[in-house]
Amino acid sequence: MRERLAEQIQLALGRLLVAAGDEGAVPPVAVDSPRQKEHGDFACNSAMVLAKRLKRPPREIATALIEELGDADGLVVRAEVAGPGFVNFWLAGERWQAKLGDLLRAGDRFGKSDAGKNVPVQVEFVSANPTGPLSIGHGRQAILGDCIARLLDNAGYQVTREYYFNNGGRQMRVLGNSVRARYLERLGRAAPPDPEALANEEAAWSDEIGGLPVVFPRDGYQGDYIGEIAQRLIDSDGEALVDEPGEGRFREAAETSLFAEIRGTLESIGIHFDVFYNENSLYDDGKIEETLGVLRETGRVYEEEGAVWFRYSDLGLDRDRVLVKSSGEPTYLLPDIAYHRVKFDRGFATVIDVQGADHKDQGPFVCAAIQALGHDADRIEFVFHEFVTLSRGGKTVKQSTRKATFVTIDELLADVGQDVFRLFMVQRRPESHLDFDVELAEEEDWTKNPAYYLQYAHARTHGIERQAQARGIPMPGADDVEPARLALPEEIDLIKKLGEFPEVALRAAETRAPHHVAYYLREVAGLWSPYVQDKNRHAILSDDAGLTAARLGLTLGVRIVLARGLELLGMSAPERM
RNA sequence: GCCCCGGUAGCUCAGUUGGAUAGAGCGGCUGCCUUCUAAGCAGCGGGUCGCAGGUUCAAGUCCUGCCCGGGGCGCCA
Repeated sequence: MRERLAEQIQLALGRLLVAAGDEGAVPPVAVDSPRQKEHGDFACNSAMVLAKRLKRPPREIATALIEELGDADGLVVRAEVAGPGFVNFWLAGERWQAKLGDLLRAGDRFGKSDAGKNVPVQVEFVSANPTGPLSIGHGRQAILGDCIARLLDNAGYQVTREYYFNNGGRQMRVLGNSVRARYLERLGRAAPPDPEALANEEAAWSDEIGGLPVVFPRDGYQGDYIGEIAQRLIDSDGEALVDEPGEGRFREAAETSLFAEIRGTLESIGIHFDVFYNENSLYDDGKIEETLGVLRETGRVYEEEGAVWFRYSDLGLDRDRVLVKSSGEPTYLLPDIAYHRVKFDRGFATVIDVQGADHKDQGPFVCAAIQALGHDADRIEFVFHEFVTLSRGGKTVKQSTRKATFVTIDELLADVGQDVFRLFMVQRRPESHLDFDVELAEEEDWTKNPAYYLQYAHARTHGIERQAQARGIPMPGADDVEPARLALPEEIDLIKKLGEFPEVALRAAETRAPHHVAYYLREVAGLWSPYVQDKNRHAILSDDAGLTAARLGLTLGVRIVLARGLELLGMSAPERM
């Protein structure tokens, strides 16, 4: 409807320009929805845009535009000049009411789009190495990435959800050594380090306590889960691993256990990956070597102090970076570049990397290298999200990664449930800090808990259907609904709001911003719940069969939109609560 | 020191890519209502949109500088 009006305005403006002897191009017409109802259904600012060019006052141009436009091919019932030179348009109520029919006929396809033309897109997210349980920060990323994937899928893209991980490297060795230390400690072969030495980097570290060696690494993983993994090794292998030479066996045990835990956690919040991509495979395939080779061909690779560097300072970045350490081991940067080459080779038109704010600095280095290799780095997109803090009753819950006192997804999920967790994690835009109010999340009153508010609004549509069934009233099909019967202002408002769903979903996909959907659903539920509540003024089930069918049609429309919106957020849409 | 992201109602946050009188939820206050399973409805109060300049017919939105909070600036990932 917006587009059709914009076309008509464009044509009218063209005629006005020609009449004024101006042969230039007609500027793009912006037709937006005013915030205030009194400003009509749509508003256009073209008169103000053209004021300077035509050397006439905007209000005068606006008047001429209304004259020229007429009823815009039957679309407009009323138009007036307002404010500094806006033209406000009112559409006939039937125009809006008719949208309900479209909605009902589309059913659960309503809001789906083919804008993506089936183009393959990859969304990479979480990508945590198996060194510990997933934190709530990972939780935000998991939900954000999954919702972006859902939105893109809804918009007609061919989406691959991918998790990139590394089970080699220094961190994993530290992990293995941490488990090994706990194993030996529990068998009385080693002493745990002095807690103060662990807490304070400056404190003296003793390598021996009470005649036993201290083998725990200084930068080791301190979480309780390390001890639990060690205990399971004791249960299965006894003391057989005491003289195990390296940390390998311990590392493998930790990796297996932690990955199982991570997958379980992801499962519990409804997230499924299409691909788990192991960084090691880039070594096995020779992609690391190959990438280093092509990087050398750019002439920007040099050696210094035994390390291999890439000259980023020539590419507008503030420093050069090491690709291969003097130990001969690549830094994470080289595999990262190789990985992104592979992403393109695999045919993705666009790759979206969802990452935490602590990685913000790294994106440009990957992109610059990819660009230097002749790829189009614009096809790499980053969605960075800020950190999550937990609060309870307005007080922040303290967390520290180092001391392993951070709250895990599993712990939080024990209290709040998947649907609430998901909604709270996508309610904010990614670049905003997220304050997770545990008290509100635990609130069971549906009117207060935002997640239940949405879900109950949906459940109510089923409640009404159950009531209708009890009275022997059939649910109407799309063609049984006479939208003209829905003439109350609150009904028109509701239909208008329902009609916005497709553009909201599409815009959220394009901007990679699922929070728009959350806000939109709140608006729909915020119109619907009071409407249902006020049964005195407009009971849905009445003696008037035609009116009842129309209002049941509206009920079904609300159900479709709420269900589809909740689906985009990965939340369930219960039929009763 | 440099780079990135925030700063909007008491609190947590939206703000349709520059539009009109800046919104929502929670909390506070007043009145009505007693449910198509559920305390909902109407209203009130609440704001120098961090500060100062600039661009524009029009700035919460764009540009510059500063202040505050968070993150980053490793041969860690």
